[in-house]
Formats: sequence, structure tokens, C-alpha cells
Amino acid sequence: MNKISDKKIERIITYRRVLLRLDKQLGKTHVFSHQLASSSGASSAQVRRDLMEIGYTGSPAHGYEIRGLLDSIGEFIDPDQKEGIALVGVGNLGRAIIDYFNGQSSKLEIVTVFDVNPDKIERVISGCRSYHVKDLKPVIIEKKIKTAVITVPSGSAQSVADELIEAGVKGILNYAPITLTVPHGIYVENRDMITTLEKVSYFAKNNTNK
Amino acid sequence: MNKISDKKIERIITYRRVLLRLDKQLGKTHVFSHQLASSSGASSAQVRRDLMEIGYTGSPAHGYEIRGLLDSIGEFIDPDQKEGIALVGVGNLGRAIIDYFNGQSSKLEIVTVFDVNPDKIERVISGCRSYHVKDLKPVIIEKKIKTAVITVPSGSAQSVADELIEAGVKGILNYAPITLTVPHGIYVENRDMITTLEKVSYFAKNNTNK
DNA sequence: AGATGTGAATGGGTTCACAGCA
DNA sequence: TGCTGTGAACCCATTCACATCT
Repeated sequence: MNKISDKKIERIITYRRVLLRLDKQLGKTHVFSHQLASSSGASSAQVRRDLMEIGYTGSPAHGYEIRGLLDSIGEFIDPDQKEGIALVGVGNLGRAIIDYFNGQSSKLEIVTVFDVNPDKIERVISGCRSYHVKDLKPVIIEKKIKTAVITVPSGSAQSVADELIEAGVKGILNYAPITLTVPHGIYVENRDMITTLEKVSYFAKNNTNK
Repeated sequence: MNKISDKKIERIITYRRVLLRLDKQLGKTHVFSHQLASSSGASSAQVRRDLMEIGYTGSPAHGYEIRGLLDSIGEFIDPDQKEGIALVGVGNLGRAIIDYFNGQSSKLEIVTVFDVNPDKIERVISGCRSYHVKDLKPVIIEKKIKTAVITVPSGSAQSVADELIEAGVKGILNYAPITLTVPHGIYVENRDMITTLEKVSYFAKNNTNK
């Protein structure tokens, strides 16, 4: 498999979302690259390049066939069936993410959650069985979970990450305001809200172009 | 002012967080670029380049003086005093962000929130006065708010964004799963959780390096 | 006429590598 | 010796531009 860049798959995932809306809500059957581009925050050349990468080709006359393109993207992004995700840290943010996420339809589903607070374990939270963090490793291993979300305080984020990785997790979405140190081959996305908001505020002040 | 890239200020903000911890918790007075780098997920050359950009210089003997560097970063990132942020959409996610955010100390503070649900307006939520979305424009104008967070459902995100921008907002942090269309000169950061998790899941499966 | 697919050019961010310095 | 500061080289993503197709 030829490696594909971070930004590129993010765009492709965005195309899919746009295509689903065009298909379902507007009942369209075809799109041109420039239409897909303007709904996705990309350029039309970028769209064409990206679709080239996944090997889907359109026609100059009608553009891209939406259903077919959706299938191609689906094969490319998630060839598997439903995949279970774990979430560690059932605070306000964690609970919000669970609710938000499992309301949407997607091949991904948060199926297991962990916390240290006894009030929050051995229960069912928004349809997910919750466990104590001390049982993290065996549960993750048993359920063969490969992707996890961290919403614990920054002090415990690194140790949680370490355990997740020991249990076989390969991708981590981290909301704790700390940069995780992970071995080669593990993918981490940091989404600390404070850093992000500070950045947005900076650009709001320093009125740049794009 | 010479324009500075998105990624670069994100790194600089991260450096600040690391420096604050080194200063407060560990009582260190100096750092070398490679230490700062490994705690921030950057390379040492990158750190040196970035600090060059903000005009701070260290010494080959001791590295960078932490307090001084913090001051320089502070001047660079937020020259102003406290800044008020608005948040639109007081669902689970919105409330989690308010609580999470206003617990931390930062020059930024969420001071005003909006919703359409009558149960949630004319009240004080986690210390923030809440208003109905119909009053969005006058309130934002009156409070001179320049940065806002959108946590409404995707169907209303674009119209909320339009109103925010009409009211003078220059930076938007968008959690709705839709790509906002905004005029030139407005900064938008999309942080849709579903897209992000789909991406992380993709890279968890396609075990790439880095 | 107007869109796709794609080699070629462009641009910008990252790394290299080394002079200069304590 | 080991680090900083920085020109130069490198690399990769985006854009340009155009032949091609309907």
C-alpha cells in the first residue's frame, strides 16, 4: 500500500460526508469536482487529485457518480465491518462525546468506557458498559479494540496511553492538554480544546488571509 | 507583521504549555531545544526555527531561559488582556466545553452562551449568562466578541456562523460536522469529532510510520 | 464548451549541516 | 564539547496548465 497523507484522508472523509448529504437530502446523482470542492473547503484540483489517488474516475460530461464514489471511498477508508472504539475518562467531555457520537450512524461505535470513579463503573452509560481503569488492559485485549479516545485529566493521560498501547491500541484521539509520547507506529491525534481555542483567538486578532 | 503559519503558532502555544509545567512543577529555569522538542512532539530544529521567528534567542551554554521565553511567547500570542469568547449551542458538548474551559486558567474565557431552547436561556450556566440565539448579534456586538465556538447541530451551524460574522466575529471553532463557508479574512477551525475519529481509526488500521 | 486526468511548476515547511560561541 | 542560529537543500503538498474526452 502506498502511504497516504494525513490531510488527504481527512479530506476524503469530508468528501464522503458531503456526498452522503447530496445523495440523501438532495437526491442528486452526480457532482463536479468544483462543487464537491466548495462544499468541502478544498480546491477543485485537490479534489481531482485525491480521487485519482483512490482510483475513482469520473466523466468530463457529468462529473462523478455519487453512489459509485461513495462505494469507492467506503472501500478505501473502512473496508471492515463495524469497529468498536474505547473511551477513557467519563467526565463531562467524555459523556458528551459518547452521546454525540453514538447518535450518529457510522461504522464506528464507542462500545466500552473506562473511569476511575466507582460511581461510574460497572454501569451502562449511554449504552456502553463501563469498567474501572484497572481492568483496561484485559478488556481492550479481549474486545480487540484498536482505536481509543482519551478524555482524562492531563496528569493521567500518559499512563492511560501507555496501557492502551500495551493492550494493542494503534490509534489514539487525545483530548488531554498534553503531548503524548508514543512508540513508532502508533497514531495520535491531539485535540486539546484550549490549545485550539488559543490558536483560533490568535488568528481572529491577526486578521490574516485564509 | 509577517504572516505566520497555522502549524507554527500551534506549536508555539504548545511550547508555552510545556514551559509553564517546567517552570511551575519542576522548578527548572532553562531548557534546551531538544528537551522542549521531545515534550512537544516537534524536532529540535523546528523549535529553534520557531523561536527564531518570535525573536527570542537562547545561549549555547544553557539553552533558553524559561521565564523570559514565556514572556516573549505571551507578548507574541496574546498581547491583550483577558478576552471574552462566545459559545453557541448548550447541549452536552457545549456544556462540557464550558466547564472544561473555564476550569483552566488562561487569558481566554467563555463569557457568553447562546441556545434556542427556552429552558437554557436567561440563566447562568457555569458562570456564563445565557441568551436566546435571536439576540446573538446585538450581544456579540455589544461585548465586542471576536472569537466563538459553535456546538449546534449541523443543520443550523452555517446560519449561526453567518450571524456571528455579521456581528464582527473573526475566528470560529466549529464542532458541527459540516464545512462552513465564510468570507475571506475569517478564520475557521473545524473540529468535528466524527471526522477526526474516522481518521484516527483509519491510521490505526493502516499501521503507518509516524 | 466545459469538465476530467495529470505532468510540470510552484511554494512553503522541515531537515541538514555547519559556523560561531560559551 | 555541545548547543544555538541560520543559509541551503530537500521534500511534499498544492496549483497550474493543457491535452483529452463527451
